[in-house]
Amino acid sequence: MIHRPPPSSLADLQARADALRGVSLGVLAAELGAAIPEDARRSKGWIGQLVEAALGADGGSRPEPDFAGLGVELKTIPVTKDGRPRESTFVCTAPIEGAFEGAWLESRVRHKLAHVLWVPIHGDHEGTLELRTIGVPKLWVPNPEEDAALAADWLLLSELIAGGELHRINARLGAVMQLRPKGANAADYAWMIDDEGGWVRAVPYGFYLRTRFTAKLIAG
DNA sequence: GACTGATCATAG
DNA sequence: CTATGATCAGTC
Repeated sequence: MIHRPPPSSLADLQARADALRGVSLGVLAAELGAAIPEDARRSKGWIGQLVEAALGADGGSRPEPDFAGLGVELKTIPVTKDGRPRESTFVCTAPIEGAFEGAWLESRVRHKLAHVLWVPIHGDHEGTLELRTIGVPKLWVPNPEEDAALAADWLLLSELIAGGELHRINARLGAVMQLRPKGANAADYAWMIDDEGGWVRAVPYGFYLRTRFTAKLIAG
């Protein structure tokens, strides 16, 4: 697949993203010489990687922003025909091995979300991948209210992990952000000692943004 | 429709 | 193996 060179500036990135509005994934894949997967269920990350290639994301699978030079993270987000997100959005994994990250300002979550390019993907998930289309991309920087909401959830959830209170972790916690399993499958776990001194299974967790939060971000 | 727990693919 | 990219599938 052809991978375009990285954008030279924020304006360049914005312009390239805007140029993708309304383009179908079939057309985009053809332009980049990418093969379209037969089975959408087995191609969960394909759309994200296609858009990365189209926009020249250079972060690769390293723990850096997708557009390293610009400090911008790219997120594709599946939306319904009225533009509402279908799914929550994965942010990053949560360090389960005791390593408390320190302050919110230094956290991986905040670094990931400092500057995000949201690219909505429209389309029926029963249909084929190539008929889905790209919506209106939006560059986002958290405003003070959004940052405060994220910080509050991050503190709540991080303290549960740091305190070994794994049995209290579930996806219901957090107003705008939650912790959910992020492993290969249910067999993906480690054993560790929790706050009560007993051995417990520790599945890998990830931070996810709730649908109702991302809905506000990509609207208007 | 929203939500939760589980799962799939690829790169380095 | 760990990071990246997320969506699936069943239930509420």
